[in-house]
Amino acid sequence: MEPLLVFPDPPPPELAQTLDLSGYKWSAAGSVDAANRLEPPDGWAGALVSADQDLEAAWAFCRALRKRDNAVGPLLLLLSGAQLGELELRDELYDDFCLSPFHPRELNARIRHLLWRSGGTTSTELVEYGELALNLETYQATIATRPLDLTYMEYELLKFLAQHPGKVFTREVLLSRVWGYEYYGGARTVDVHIRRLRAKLGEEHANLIQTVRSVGYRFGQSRWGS
Amino acid sequence: MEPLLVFPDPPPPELAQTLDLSGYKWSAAGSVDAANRLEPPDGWAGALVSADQDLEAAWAFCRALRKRDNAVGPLLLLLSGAQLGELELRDELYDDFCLSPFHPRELNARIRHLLWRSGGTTSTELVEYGELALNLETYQATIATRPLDLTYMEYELLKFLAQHPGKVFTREVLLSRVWGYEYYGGARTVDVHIRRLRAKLGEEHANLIQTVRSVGYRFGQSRWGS
DNA sequence: GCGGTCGTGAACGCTGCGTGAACCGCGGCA
DNA sequence: TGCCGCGGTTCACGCAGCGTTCACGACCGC
Repeated sequence: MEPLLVFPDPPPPELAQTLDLSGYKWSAAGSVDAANRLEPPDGWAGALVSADQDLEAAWAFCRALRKRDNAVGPLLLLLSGAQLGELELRDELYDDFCLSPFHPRELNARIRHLLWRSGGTTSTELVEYGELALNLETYQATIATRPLDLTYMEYELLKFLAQHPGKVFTREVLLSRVWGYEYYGGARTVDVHIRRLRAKLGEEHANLIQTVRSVGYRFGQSRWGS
Repeated sequence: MEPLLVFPDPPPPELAQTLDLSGYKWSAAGSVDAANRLEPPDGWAGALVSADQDLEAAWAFCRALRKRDNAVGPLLLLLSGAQLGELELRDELYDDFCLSPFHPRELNARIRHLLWRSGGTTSTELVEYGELALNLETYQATIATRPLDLTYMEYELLKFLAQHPGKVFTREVLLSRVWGYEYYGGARTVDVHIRRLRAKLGEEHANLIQTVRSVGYRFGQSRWGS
């Protein structure tokens, strides 16, 4: 069994104790660099991120893990009840969460369930919408079976939009959630990437990305029709 | 949004209350037969199974749901801490679980996360009044299933009015609440937007916005009748 | 009939977005 | 080490759409 990746370093003592008592192998890392250095040949079985002490650092760590080349499989988040509201709009950053202080058996059950589920689903993760398909593992994109040659930022932007079809995002939200929370730059940067995406999607599918004037951009149609 | 399936019938009062407060549509069923009979055309969005009262009955219900022809998507299990050990070897019967008694926000977060992962469509924020519907996430509006093509200011104004049906607002209040507190402009600007809204609503629904002479405008019917 | 209020049509001016192009940091390569 | 291409960012320009304003006329209440 591959070991679990635990954040931060050192982790909360009750977390370490519970993992040891349950017989899990694990390594703690305080940064993604450390996680890369410590990574075993077969990769991590999953990640446990404790947000009790520093919520923003935990989010940054999750985001970085999700953006890695070989993404860590399931990601379990530990947080206090007071942080529950912060889960809003972060659904893509974690697979499951557990309230802290936790019942050891609950944590154990959640870890076991996550590992079981990840073992069963080895299928490649796809994001599909109409004739568009994004392969999250190979970083390839196709539109109507025609391959799209996207740059990194174009791919990330399109992926984020396609994962939330119909929803409108302001430029500021896109900058913070695609580029990163610490990013500070002109909002018009988004426009340029949208333009290039539309160009590469081709005239036929350029309308997949719609402009909502004075608000932002929206991907695809809502279920209410055009 | 399709409704949630809840077991048993009647469900625990705190569960029903939490679902109602969060705005979820749901139906309770005490058996799979009942669930089949109550099933909406588009199927269930997911299932909530409370195991507090009868664990074996809950397992049987889960198993039956998983064996159905069109399997119910995500399945959330509610159980007490004393039942944690019973989760062993039942991983295939549920997608997530929540300890009872639960924190309403935790249950809410788990439901939202399950629905997001299964369909990608979170519980959309809607403003509805009669045949009018506003989707706050997609910035789209429909009247009697016909899409309305509204500009930004028209949308904001209609949203504000529809959020307070029956209430009369003066032009000054509308300017400060919709346009912004620091806005300083002619009050007749409101009139023009009201006119355009009425035109786009169509002759049939133009009376949704009523003029209260010497006072302002009101959306929808007053509780005092015409 | 008069003053006040609101609907209507149209015109003006600004804002927001698309577009083309330049800039700049970075990595590959000779 | 210097050159070159690529990708991300920024800027300036222009246009269309949208918000705002005004004038006029209809309507209503006192």
